[in-house]
Amino acid sequence: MVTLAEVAQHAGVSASTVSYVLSGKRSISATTRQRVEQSIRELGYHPNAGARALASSRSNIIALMIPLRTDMYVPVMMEIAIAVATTARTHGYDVLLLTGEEGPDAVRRVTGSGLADAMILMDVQLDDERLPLLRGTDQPSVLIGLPADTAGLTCVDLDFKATGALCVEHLAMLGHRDIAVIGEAPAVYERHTGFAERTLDGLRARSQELGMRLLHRPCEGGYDAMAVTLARIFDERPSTTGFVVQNESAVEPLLALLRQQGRAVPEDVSVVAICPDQVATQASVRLTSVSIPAQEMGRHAVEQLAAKLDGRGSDEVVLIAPELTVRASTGPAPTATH
Amino acid sequence: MVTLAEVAQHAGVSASTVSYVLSGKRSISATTRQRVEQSIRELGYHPNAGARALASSRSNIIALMIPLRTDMYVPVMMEIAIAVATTARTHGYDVLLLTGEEGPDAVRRVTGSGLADAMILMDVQLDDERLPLLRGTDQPSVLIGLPADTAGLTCVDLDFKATGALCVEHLAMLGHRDIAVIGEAPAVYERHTGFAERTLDGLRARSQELGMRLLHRPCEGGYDAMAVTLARIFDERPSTTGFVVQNESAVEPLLALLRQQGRAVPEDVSVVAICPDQVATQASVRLTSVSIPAQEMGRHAVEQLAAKLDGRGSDEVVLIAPELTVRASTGPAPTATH
DNA sequence: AAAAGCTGTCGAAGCGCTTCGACAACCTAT
DNA sequence: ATAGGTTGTCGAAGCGCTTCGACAGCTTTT
Repeated sequence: MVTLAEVAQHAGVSASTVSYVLSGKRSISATTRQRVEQSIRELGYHPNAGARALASSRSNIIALMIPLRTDMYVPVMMEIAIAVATTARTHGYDVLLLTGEEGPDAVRRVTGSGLADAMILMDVQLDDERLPLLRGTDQPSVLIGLPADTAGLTCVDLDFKATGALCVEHLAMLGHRDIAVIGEAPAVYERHTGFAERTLDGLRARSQELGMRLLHRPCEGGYDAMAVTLARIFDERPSTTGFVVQNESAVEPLLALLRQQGRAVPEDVSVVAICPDQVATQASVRLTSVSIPAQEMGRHAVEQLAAKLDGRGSDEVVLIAPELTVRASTGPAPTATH
Repeated sequence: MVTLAEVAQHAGVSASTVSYVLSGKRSISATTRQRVEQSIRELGYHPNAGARALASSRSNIIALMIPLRTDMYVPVMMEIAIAVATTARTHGYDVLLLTGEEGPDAVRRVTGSGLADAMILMDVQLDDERLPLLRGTDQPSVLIGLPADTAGLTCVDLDFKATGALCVEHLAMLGHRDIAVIGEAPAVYERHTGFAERTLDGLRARSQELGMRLLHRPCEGGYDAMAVTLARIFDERPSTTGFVVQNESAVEPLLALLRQQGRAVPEDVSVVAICPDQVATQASVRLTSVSIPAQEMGRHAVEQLAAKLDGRGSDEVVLIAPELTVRASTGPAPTATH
């Protein structure tokens, strides 16, 4: 393995000079710089990560905690992870992948060992056990998601409340009055994962304001669960003409069942989905949807951290404004047409 | 930040003694050990990762290179990544997430900088540019996937050739004679990603042996692409009664289109999928499938590496035997029933 | 012409840990 | 009782880097 000292010798300068060429923290004459860079290239030198971390107290690593369970939003998680990794590289950081498995201990371990300079947490519960630890350390962190109390924290998330409102507004504008919400699996609500409840808040508040009737049913993914849920909905409120779906794995079952029951989309019922664009465009009906900007969230989180690590940036909550794209799954409410 | 020296002082021993308590590399009396462990707990000590890496030339980190593109097998990638991360932790390793973006440079960077002790590579091309680099370093690595030349490499993968054969056998046993393969997107074949071609090899070889006729059509995911592909297949070979699907995002479109055309599954046509179990059980028809053992591959890869890093283990190719689970999408060929 | 200020480079200290050799203290075999 | 082992602990060196202070050699100011 090539060391700094070897590069220095090869270039005929001292070790510190090479270090300053690398870091740019002191001015170096053009000729010396070139000579050093040449030596670096010729010898194929890569600075040793451990030594660097030890000497500078900076690992240039960002830790990313992803949820262990894969009961929801797998493609979203993946997209975020990839966006985080690629964005981090452009800022000179690598990404350490931690699963939720260790729980709060992972936070202790990472901050205590100096393994990473900063952390990104996903799958944040409203009252997450990791939050006190984050508040008690001076290591920067960003949450993707929104806990109940955001004081002293930096968060990035889609504005799910506005998302809920937006879905309702779109359906209202089309004349729908009775709408049903196919929610996430019950477990997601029990866990108090913020986004599900916030969406529901938005849906409820706006539908009330607009004088609409709303039915909310959590739903596991898959056909059987969906069949039961759908039957119940039409049983309780046969006049339902609008659906909002917030569960990727319920989308296709819902469409198939509606089709099977002879209810045409969008002529008889309209469906709005809250899902990544990819799902919306690949479904059997091209879905009107509010997209989940996974990449943007991941990128934003890293940029916040990079700013904080540079001494810039501060704590703030960034809620990304939802955007609804009209596709082929929504249309005027049937009663509104005559 | 608490240091080894502070722990040593607190426990009234030397730094090296604390180090040996931690590593277990020399015998320590029970009383001393307990005193040290007590101090560690009281002070909340975590060894500094950088210092440890520098002194021991071991980072206790495994690098995982995942593909940047998300055009296939997203849930599989995710499952592998999670399995790798959790298994790594049980062996005392953390996982560094690298995307394919950097290409071969990532390998150079990681091995050169001592960032990681070992690497796991996914999305391996038949003639991958990273392979020469891996062969030229003494850093252990494992490929998830199979390149053309495996000399000097350790690989883990599903035995896709046997998988292809198994699918054909199952359909043959049910009396099907004309079968169609809905393959991965054309780009996957062009990239020469081994698994797709190996599956095809297995399908072709076994169907020839069994005197069956086989049609192979690559297919992008989604409804439109599937509609075109399916039309072409029934056009060219109307007698087709068996399908093998190797593209998750083609599964649901295929089923929907068949249903729409009045072809009952499994009465008129049978469908065998090659996909994770989760997809097979959540589809609109419970699919007979060969599962992709993502977790097992991830776990196995880490265990191979852990063994190598312990000086045990050696280069070998492990092909996991496919298992076909019969569900509700396959049945006797229609002509075979009378 | 002296003082003051830059610029570019160097030497040395030290980051927190692992690990090697040394050695005291004890135990066992002769 | 002595030589030869064990066992448990310590001190010191050193891993490869960053960074601070020093300073030589300039240029600019007074």
